[in-house]
Amino acid sequence: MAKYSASETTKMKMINAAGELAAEVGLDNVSTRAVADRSGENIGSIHYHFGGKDGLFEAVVREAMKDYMSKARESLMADLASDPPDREAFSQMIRSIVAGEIDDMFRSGRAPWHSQVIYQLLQRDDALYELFRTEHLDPSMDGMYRFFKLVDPAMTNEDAFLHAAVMKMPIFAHANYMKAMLKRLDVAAYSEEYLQKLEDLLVSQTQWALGLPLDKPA
Amino acid sequence: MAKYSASETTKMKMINAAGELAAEVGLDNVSTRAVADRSGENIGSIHYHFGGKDGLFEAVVREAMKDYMSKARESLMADLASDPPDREAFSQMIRSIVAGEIDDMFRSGRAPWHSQVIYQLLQRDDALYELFRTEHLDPSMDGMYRFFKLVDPAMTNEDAFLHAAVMKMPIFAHANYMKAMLKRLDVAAYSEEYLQKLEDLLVSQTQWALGLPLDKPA
DNA sequence: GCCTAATTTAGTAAACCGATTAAATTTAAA
DNA sequence: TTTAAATTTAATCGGTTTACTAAATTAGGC
Repeated sequence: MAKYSASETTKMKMINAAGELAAEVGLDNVSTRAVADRSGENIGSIHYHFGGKDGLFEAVVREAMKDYMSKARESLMADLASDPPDREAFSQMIRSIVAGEIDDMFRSGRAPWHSQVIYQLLQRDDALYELFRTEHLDPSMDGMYRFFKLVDPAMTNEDAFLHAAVMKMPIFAHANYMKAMLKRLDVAAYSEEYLQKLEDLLVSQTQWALGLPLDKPA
Repeated sequence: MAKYSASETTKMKMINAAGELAAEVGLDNVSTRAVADRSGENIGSIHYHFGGKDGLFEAVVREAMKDYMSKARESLMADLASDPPDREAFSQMIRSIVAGEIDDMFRSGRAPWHSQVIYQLLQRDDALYELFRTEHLDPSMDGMYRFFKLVDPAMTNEDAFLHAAVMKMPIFAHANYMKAMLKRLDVAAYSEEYLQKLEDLLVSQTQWALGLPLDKPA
């Protein structure tokens, strides 16, 4: 019954290959053969280790969600803020959320396919989407709602959703459409200066829109 | 040589069916059979009218771009602004761009697959992407660059790209991830009030970020 | 009725699919 | 070093789906 350590790396090679392919051609267009080819492993191993194609892609989604910490971050924000509703602290938390999101996306060393697969899930309506929704999306959005309602108790869920979307979507788009955007900017990767400008713009706009003090001189 | 009027409607039925399917399952996952089934037309007609699958999907992309007027709108903005650089007018143009984009996406009666197909193109790197880039993306972005540089002559291309992305991406995301976002909001469609709030938030944030006067009382 | 554009039908060959199996190999413990 | 379990490999099964074509048929303008 003892597990051999080599099998873990085999599984990870197949998960990464499947994730890369899913990011390239779409989750539905990935065949077990293609995964075997890219990973350098054998087709049979997919069924041996994951029970089949479905099991493999569930593992792919779990891997993509694993290091994606915004859920924890936002819950923490809401909890931290529960004691003293300090306007300056709210501003700082906005920056922390935005900077953390940008870190996750572009500076964490995470494989690009992680985010690209996750955003594919948003357009689905199946077991994989449900997995993502219950394990990540719902908790993350609930955290955002609680946070925004602390900042402005008059805010409805719809308002909170709107502010969250406007604040975060540009980051997601920079990840999801990275290839086209880098080509448009004519660079190989977003420069650190660009990412900093993105962060500053999103943070200051959000702080302003919420009537919070700016945490940096405009 | 007389064209039967029926053939035009046949072509449009197939283009719409192909576009819908592409929005649902991805451009690469659409088979000629599925297009024939959904359109109620025949497989052979695809090759008769479009020369084959590639020709059909080029027609699909051209159809999706056809009513998408932001290119013209933004060029117009830049031209209009060339005479008197009036700060109030700039603010008004920001609103016009944002409102026009939201109109295009959600109030124009355009088929939803138009925008959903276009954003798939951004993740590609083939002839269809090049078609979209040269015919739409490049002219649109050039118009945005010119406009932002009129507002602030010190702005670099990178700055202009950043502001354009932060201003427009939330709109795109609302269209591209509509299914998941509507489910999250628990509504069947974005309400007119929600769209208005989205417009106001994006417009006022952008005006503020560019140091322009707000065109509505905050 | 003629001519041609438009459509339908029936098919083809090829590629690909997920899954399975049994044999070969590797690994870790005894 | 032996042994048994864990893992990997190669080959293949039984289907499905693919884009495309050629021939037969229908429909419309003259």
